[in-house]
Amino acid sequence: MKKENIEEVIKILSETYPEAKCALNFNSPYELLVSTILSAQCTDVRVNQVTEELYKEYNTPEKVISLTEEELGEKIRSCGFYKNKSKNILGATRTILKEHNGEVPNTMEELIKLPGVGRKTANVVLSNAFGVPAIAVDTHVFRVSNRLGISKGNTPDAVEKGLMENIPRDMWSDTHHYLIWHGRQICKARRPNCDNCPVAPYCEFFNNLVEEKK
DNA sequence: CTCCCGATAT
DNA sequence: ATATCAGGAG
Repeated sequence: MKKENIEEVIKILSETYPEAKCALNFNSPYELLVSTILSAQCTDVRVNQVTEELYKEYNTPEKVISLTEEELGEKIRSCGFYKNKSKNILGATRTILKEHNGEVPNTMEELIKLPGVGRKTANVVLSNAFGVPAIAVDTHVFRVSNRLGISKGNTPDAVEKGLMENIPRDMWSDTHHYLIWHGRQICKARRPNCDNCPVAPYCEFFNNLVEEKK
């Protein structure tokens, strides 16, 4: 898609979803890190439900590290992948305590060294906890970017690279949230609601549908 | 590429 | 019944 059209798409999405922001509830970088690890293949609603209870007692590295893998796993069970997530949260917490003086690191390089933390999770933490411009490519951003044609790629890394090239740095974090909101409300995985999509005129996916019907 | 995995929408 | 949900590791 042409750069001027990409800017127009972002403008329309910003007007459509002015309230778009991080959907995960957190009160510290550490809470956001844990919530984001939990959010893999799980709805943010479920994560918030689990963490509201979890963070009452266990909201710091020092407190979480007192739990066994089985104990933590049981508390986060309903988020799915609970054995991996429990092991990763405890592993990441251990590293934060040993190597980072109990503070969540604020660089991509250090974040992705933590177990269970890849580029997507690292970008969420950088953007929402530390105010660093970043575009986390999750399932929604990946799907919506490819459909619209604002950044096409076979992997999240490729889509992230394209988005960073096509979007002004100071719009990265906001755009990331617009794309997620749009993916949830209109450009859904199963039955995208193109009839009510404000950016359909610019969308490659929609325009291809129109072509096929001719 | 496969595996991890429970909850919900369709 | 099955696809999908703020992915990451082996």
